[in-house]
Amino acid sequence: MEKLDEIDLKILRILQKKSNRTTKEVAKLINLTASPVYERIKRLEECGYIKKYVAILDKKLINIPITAICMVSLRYHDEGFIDKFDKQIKALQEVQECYHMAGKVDFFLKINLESLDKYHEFVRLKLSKIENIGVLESYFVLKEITSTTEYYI
Amino acid sequence: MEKLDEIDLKILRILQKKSNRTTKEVAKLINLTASPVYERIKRLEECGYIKKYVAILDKKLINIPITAICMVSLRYHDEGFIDKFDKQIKALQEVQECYHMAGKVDFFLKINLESLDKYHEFVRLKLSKIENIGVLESYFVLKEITSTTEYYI
DNA sequence: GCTGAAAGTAGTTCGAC
DNA sequence: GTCGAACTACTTTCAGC
Repeated sequence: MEKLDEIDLKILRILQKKSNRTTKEVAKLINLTASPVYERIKRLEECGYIKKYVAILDKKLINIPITAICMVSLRYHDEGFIDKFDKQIKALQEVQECYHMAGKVDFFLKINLESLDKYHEFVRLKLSKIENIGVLESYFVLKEITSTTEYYI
Repeated sequence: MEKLDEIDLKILRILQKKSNRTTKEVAKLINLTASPVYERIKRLEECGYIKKYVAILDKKLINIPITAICMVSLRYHDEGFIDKFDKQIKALQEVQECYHMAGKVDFFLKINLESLDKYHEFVRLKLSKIENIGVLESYFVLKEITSTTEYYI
């Protein structure tokens, strides 16, 4: 797929805000008929511009009110250790995001949990069991100012 | 709505992984017919358990390869200043996430951009224009280990 | 690359259990 | 609370432009 034209961008902007729209609705929003919109969306999916469609749940209603951000530095930085850390983190389902960083810490983790007690447990039983962790600093979210999956396009 | 039973949880688990499934498909996955699944999903939406449905785009394909994490501390911490900061951050469309934190920094920001140059511009022209910022520390994502919108339920 | 219509399929409603 | 059928609406295809 070559480049996205303005119509493609409009479709992406619409779908990243609300994906459960009918093709008709999207078509109406951009003054087209259903068929070209249908084909463009399909192309955007096939070419990977749209990775997936997901339902966003309400953290608090499903009883996961605590969000912690955790900064981790490794003691040793060989390739093997980093790959190992990578694999072990991926196995922890409480970890919603994990990034390998450039800067004075190696990793950022975002962790969602039921309670502070569970966080204590999580650190004690899971995180600290991962070998080679040097520094571990925890921060807790007091309030979500913004949190979106949208990109500014 | 009272409590979620195991069937509701199963539906939520399915939809937060992939929301563009037909009611039939979901029904098949949990050994039910379409009607009860349809009604449960509708109830989950109405009661707010499902906040919304969104399309997740591929950052790199849409030309937003840079993710920065920015830690901000304010100089003064009166209610007025915090609210003001809140409002000004919400107006910045490059900011995908912003959390008010407990810990030695006040705010975490996740910012998605086209290039490091744009980040420089962003800090110089937008972020630093917000008054009352004391400390501002930037980190860049080298690699995404995991990044999901799912909760572990 | 779009339109509009036709065909196929899924979403949605509802009476029975 | 679920099933299954009937109805409605959307998705999907395609000939014509």
